[in-house]
Amino acid sequence: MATIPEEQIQESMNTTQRHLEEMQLRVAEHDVPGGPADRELTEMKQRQIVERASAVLFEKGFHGTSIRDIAAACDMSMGQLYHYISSKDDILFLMHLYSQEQWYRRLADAGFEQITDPVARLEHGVRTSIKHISENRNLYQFIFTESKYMDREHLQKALDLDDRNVVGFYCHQISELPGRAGDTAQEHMAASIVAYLCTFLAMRGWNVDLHDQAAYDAAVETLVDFIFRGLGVERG
Amino acid sequence: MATIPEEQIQESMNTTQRHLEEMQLRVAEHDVPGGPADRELTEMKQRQIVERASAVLFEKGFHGTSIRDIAAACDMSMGQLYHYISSKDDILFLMHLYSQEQWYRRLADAGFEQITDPVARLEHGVRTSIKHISENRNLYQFIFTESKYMDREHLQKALDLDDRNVVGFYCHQISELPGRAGDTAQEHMAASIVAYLCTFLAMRGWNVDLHDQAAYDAAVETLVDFIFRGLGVERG
Amino acid sequence: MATIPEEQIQESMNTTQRHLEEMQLRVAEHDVPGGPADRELTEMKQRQIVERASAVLFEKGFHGTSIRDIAAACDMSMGQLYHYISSKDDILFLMHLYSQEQWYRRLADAGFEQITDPVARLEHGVRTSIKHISENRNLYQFIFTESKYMDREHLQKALDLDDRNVVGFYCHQISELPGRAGDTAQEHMAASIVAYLCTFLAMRGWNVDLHDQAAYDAAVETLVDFIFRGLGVERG
Amino acid sequence: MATIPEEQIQESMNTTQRHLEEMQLRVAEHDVPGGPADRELTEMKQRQIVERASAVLFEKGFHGTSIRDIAAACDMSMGQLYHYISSKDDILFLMHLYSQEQWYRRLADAGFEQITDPVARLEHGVRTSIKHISENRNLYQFIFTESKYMDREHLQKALDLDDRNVVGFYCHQISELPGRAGDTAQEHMAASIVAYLCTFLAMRGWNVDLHDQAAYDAAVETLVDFIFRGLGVERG
DNA sequence: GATGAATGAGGCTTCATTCAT
DNA sequence: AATGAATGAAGCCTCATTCAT
Repeated sequence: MATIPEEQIQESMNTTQRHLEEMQLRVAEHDVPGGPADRELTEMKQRQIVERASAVLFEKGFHGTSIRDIAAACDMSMGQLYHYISSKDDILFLMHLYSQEQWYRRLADAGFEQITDPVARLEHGVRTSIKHISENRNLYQFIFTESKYMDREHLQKALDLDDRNVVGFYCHQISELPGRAGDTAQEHMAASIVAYLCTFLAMRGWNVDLHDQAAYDAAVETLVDFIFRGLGVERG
Repeated sequence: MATIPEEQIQESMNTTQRHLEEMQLRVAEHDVPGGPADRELTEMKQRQIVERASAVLFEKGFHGTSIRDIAAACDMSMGQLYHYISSKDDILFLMHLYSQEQWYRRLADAGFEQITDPVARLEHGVRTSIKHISENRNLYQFIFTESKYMDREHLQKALDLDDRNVVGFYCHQISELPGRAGDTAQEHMAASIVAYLCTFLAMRGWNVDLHDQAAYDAAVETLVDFIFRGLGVERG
Repeated sequence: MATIPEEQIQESMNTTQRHLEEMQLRVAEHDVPGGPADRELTEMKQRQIVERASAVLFEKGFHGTSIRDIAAACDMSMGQLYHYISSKDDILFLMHLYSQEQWYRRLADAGFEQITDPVARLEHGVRTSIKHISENRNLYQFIFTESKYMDREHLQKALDLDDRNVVGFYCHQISELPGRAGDTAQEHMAASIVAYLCTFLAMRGWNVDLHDQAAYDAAVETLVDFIFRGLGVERG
Repeated sequence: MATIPEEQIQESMNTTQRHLEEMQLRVAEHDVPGGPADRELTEMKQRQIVERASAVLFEKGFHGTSIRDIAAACDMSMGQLYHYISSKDDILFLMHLYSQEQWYRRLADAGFEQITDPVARLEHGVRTSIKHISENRNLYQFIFTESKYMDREHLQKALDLDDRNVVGFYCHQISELPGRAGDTAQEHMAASIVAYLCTFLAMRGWNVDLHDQAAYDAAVETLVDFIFRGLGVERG
């Protein structure tokens, strides 16, 4: 049986690392005022905004939350808030970036890159994703439902990021599965389906009680099984 | 090979018919306080509102569309509009009802009830659903992303309807597949996943050009394959 | 001690009778459409409107009650309603007339005209008025608080009626008290004060529980005592 | 003749002072959600609103006056207005507070606390009140007729304030009259009647020409006489 | 005659963003 | 630099009255 050469794993790690950096870069790119010295501060404040505003945003929705609400949740004055964002819309975009960053970090923390078997690695990635997304269902529901209200430019950026990072991630893993013919279009679609299914519990899991550990675990297993059967991949 | 007894088919048809009637009933049930006494007129006008307001709602989103926009799109005065709805929220709910009704009608029109083989019938249902939903992607994107802004009561109703009608439909079909163990929870989750995947092209199919028939057809096939493999069902 | 000559009593009765007739006349005067044959019907319908609309008007206030509400309360179509009134304002005026008519009828029913002693007669009138007004506090609160929204013309009419009928009534009774000097201005003001105090329980009687008969009776006595002491009239 | 001990007078002054402070406190307490942080500014602006909006409110009535009218009368934008009130209803409540504050200030300015004889003090209070209320008849008519449109909570507060401050004031004065038996319920009702009669000229004084000083003075005297006779109190 | 659907101005309120202090 | 008061257009919704059916 074919082993994954060292360099390929390395490349994968690099990929993850690169993605994270890119994203941070983009957060930084997105900043508004001040000289380049402020970049770090801006980034930190933006992260703070996203983290502190989340609760109220999830509860009231983007349109139900006013800038006042957000400023209050962030313990900032409105003026200060506007130093780090240029419009309310920006917050949507920052939430996007944040969610991807969190997801990637979760994968990295879960040590998925140390797994050499591609099937096991994909399974690990999928299971981690499902858990991460369902544990942060509020965030993902928010992003799913509110993204469309970003302005054209930000939306395009967000979709691109999503396609490149998330779908790209699954794509990459799938392409490394043994016995793949290498039909890029097919693989891309498969990856996209997998990404979609990873959000299932978060988006449609009304019936699953997240606090009933057994039911939750079973649901995750059912979903993972479905995905692998759907992909036509035999697990060990 | 097992044949489906005539009565079961008949029952299935009745089920569909019943669902349609129930839904129509529900549209009518959705009365407006102080509104018109004539149910038929109300129903007709509500349908008109949904159909004519769709375009602008899809384009601008629910929050981006004002009541004035909607009234204009419906060729109604704002006053008239409010004879047939009791709040902007109602439109969200009507869109829900409308989408389910349309979906059911599409299935019925596609003659899915005349198919006796349960596997073939499910496949037909799934394929028809995928097509219907991707052809009406705007509607489904709208519903997916805006539902959460319904008030508590309407939202609950909508979710119930969805669970009963849509998930219930797949549940019923899946339970009739040969060799099913009959684990209700599992079947319900499987049905829910299938329902979710049927919306994939509409929600995530940015890459598929709907106007490229070949690519579109291929995407549908890929999706159907994924679903049946995922369910672990062999097709003839 | 001076006895009231028969003719004077007769005159008083006539006065009452005349007042009632005038008021009815005015209600009739106020009608809107139709020939003189409809007068009776109109009057009857107007009375019906006032009586049936009272509950909702008292509950929601004049501005909080829509014509729809009123029509519904009257079991009339809006079109029918507008056959008997010419505007929402009319209802205010009709309520005024109605309240005066009711009050007068109550006095008449209580047989106040059969009392020959002027002090006893006044006391009877005052006590009956206090009771009547506090029993119909909703109506009187309504009139007190909403009258000002009548248009100029109706308001003037209503005030005139009130001054002529209600204040006039007390004026007349007071002028017949023994030992009155006959200062018309003084008497008019005294009458006006008495009329005002008769509404006290209805307007300010928050502390009196109408359902506690003892407390209520005591309050009435206190008020009657205050009035007679205020007038400087010794009761037998 | 009984002299009022020095300390009691002092206490009375303190009482008045305390009432005023409490009321001012209450105006300040009446915060607006999302409104300004600066209490002093809020108080100042609220006072400004009440004072400037009065004219148009008295002329058109509360329901006849739009928020736009009020904003215009206050030389404020609608937005600014809503920084200092949280609803149109608030204005009603503020008018209440304002009227009580003004009334108390008038009493204080008139030096009523320096009078040691309880009868003379009450007379002074009553006469001052009557004058104050009839000079500000528009305000009191407004409050009397529009209060009922306050929401439940504000209405309760307003009634409580009225009972505590205004009726309480007369209650206190009456209880100090010589030869009072000390029946609390009776005294409370007497005080309530006195309070009611003090509004007589404002509410029912259509016949008195405020600009005819002699007629006006005579009316005040008649009223004061009536009140004291009604109370059964001999004046020196 | 009787009905109640239709009108549309106008009601109250909110809020992203700016800018004087 | 930092604040939060101020703007005012635009949001959703109501309703007295009319008039086609």
